[in-house]
Amino acid sequence: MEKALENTKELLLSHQFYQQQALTVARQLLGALLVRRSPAGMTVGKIVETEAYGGPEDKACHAWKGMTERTRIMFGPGGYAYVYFIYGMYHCFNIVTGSEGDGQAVLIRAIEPLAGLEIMSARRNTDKLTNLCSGPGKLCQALAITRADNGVDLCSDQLQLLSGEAVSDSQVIQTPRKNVDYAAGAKLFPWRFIIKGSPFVS
DNA sequence: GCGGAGATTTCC
DNA sequence: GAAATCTCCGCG
Repeated sequence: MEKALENTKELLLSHQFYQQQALTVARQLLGALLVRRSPAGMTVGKIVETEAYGGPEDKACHAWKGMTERTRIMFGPGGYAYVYFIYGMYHCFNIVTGSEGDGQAVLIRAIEPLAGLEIMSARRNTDKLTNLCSGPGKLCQALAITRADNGVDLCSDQLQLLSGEAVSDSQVIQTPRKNVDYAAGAKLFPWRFIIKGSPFVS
């Protein structure tokens, strides 16, 4: 794995890619590789579950009420990390998409662990592969993503995404997003994308 | 300032 | 099914 990731420049997803609409990016990110480099070592996973957030109709989006200090990064151009703290104990990792001023993002909900498994296991305190990164809070813990990563450029070394094997439409399931019941009309938007049959989804 | 609620996870 | 636990945000 480490060897395969030595020369990845041409696989690195560009700022131009992230500046598409959140829905498009959420679908396209399925199968992409999330690469995390930290002092403890490199951890890598394949994205198997995403959710799109954004637009004037989407009450579930943090940016819906306008820009605040927390959501400031969401209103910048796509290609940067938006990390927030939730329920007093967990972090969620998002990818800012669209153009400056849009206020949209894609939540990474689950990845399939591919490299750095020992590091992830130690951070998560479990050996069970399907429990390492099968949820937004879990994968942040496994990859040691915290608010210190808010605003990080996704073309930088510490955190980046590489295009992976193409995922065809027949392998993709779309469903409503999780835990957004409070969001009136937006709660039924089918903006959650899953790789069909993956045991690593949340 | 205060209080409510949240893109969750875990354990009883 | 509820607790853990803390920041953000709206209201005054």
